[in-house]
Amino acid sequence: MTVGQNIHSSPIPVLCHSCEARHSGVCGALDPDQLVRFAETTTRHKIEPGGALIGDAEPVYSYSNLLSGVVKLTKTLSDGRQQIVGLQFSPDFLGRPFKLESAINAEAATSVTLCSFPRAAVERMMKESPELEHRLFKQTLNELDDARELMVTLGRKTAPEKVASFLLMIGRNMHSGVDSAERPTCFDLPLTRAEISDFLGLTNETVSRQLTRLRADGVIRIENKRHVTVDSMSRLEQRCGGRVAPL
Amino acid sequence: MTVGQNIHSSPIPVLCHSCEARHSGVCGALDPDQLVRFAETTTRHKIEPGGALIGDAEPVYSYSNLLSGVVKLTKTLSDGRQQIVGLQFSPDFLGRPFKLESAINAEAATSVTLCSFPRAAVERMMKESPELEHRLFKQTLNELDDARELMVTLGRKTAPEKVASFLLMIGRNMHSGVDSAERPTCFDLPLTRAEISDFLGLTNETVSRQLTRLRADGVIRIENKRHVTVDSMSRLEQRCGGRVAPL
DNA sequence: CGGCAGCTTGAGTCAATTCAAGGCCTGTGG
DNA sequence: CCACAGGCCTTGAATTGACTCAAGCTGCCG
Repeated sequence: MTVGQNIHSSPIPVLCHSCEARHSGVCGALDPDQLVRFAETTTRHKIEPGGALIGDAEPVYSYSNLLSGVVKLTKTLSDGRQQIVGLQFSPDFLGRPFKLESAINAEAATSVTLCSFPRAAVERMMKESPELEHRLFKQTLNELDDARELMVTLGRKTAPEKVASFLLMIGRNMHSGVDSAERPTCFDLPLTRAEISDFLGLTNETVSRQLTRLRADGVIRIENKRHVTVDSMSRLEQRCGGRVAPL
Repeated sequence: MTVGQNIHSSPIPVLCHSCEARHSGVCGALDPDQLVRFAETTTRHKIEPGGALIGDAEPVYSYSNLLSGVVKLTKTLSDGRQQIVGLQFSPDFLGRPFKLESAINAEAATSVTLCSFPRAAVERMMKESPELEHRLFKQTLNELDDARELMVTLGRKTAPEKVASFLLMIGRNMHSGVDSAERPTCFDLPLTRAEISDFLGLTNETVSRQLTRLRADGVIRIENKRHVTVDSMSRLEQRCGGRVAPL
């Protein structure tokens, strides 16, 4: 999976031209000149489901933009119990700045494409461009919000509510058009039942039973185990446990 | 503890001189001149346990340095179920930058002292000093690490493991001297049993039972319901569920 | 074709909850 | 000074939601 023809003269690197993350991801923080220098160090990768992104011996993956696919971040206890502590979608930035040891593992949940860069290049660029650091900061704040939302789900919701909340979250992240609360939404689950259970702190059997129940109740339809259609998102929302009431 | 000795042309504000957060907190990012301007807008507050920090109608609390005490961050479902999604200790910075609506409530768990500043002052200072934003970024990354650690606890640990993990975390955050794994550590619990249960996703009865069990097993001693002594931290650690295995 | 991984479903079990009662402090008012 | 009320905490007994164990289904791949 090599790409990197080094392009020194053109205003904007060819690869970046058509890049999904050119404007929306962290690269949007860079001006053309910075982008050119930065792009010299980047490489594209494709990773199949189950492939490790970090935790293995490949330091080039240290930092990446996620261009497509879903990445799961996991933590594991020594007896094998596992918890998914985050899911990342494009155009998220992958990697933990300012720390060599990541205490989490990152793994491709679906087939994934990355634009990767060496740690040093990112950290140099971050010193140079406060705007880049600013974007990373904002993403981190969003991840923290997501993490805390998931904590409520893990600590205080019932199994039916957990599964409904998961579907709602996935539906919102994988939507490919307008999302009206009343228009049908459909998507492919990026995770297996076992992975969903690691996300929600349940067992795969319980996840399966709850999905069956939602299907029986007419809240969702499922084809081929993975493809889900939600006719009414608001009906699904009702099953997520009462919304948080600020104040 | 001399206050008047090293007076520069831009004297450091008197209040900041003896401030616990002068160097360790976010204020450490500011040079004396910046600090002087910044300090003009700050006010100190003392808040008793149970007092709300945000979520109420007092915008002056929007951002603060936590100088002493413990603050709990909570989320609540509409039927009253509550989850503590974070605990903050001095010299943490309180507040969610770049967002007017915080989806979480912050409340004093113990008696708390704050150094507060208006939102606008912080955001102005942040534009001016990338170092300030950098420190906030780093704290946020640490909070994210903590949040993900807690997710494992919430999703995958048993009640005994949860309570042991909580004690370990508190012990490490409230330690007031050297912490050897084998030397006795003691501290006051900053939370009631009910609050601990909201932190761990349990009921107060279960928390109480597990504390009783740890006491009966000689892992901890408890005086006055709140004061805990851990003779051997490593023994407590053994009850936290296997440590995460990176890779 | 067999083997395997992922998924579903059922039956029985158990950890944590709910419900209930009582003890221990602390502050308050007679 | 004591009596009393209200938090907070502990403990017991009964209940239950999710888990474990087990069996069978499906689709895919060699």
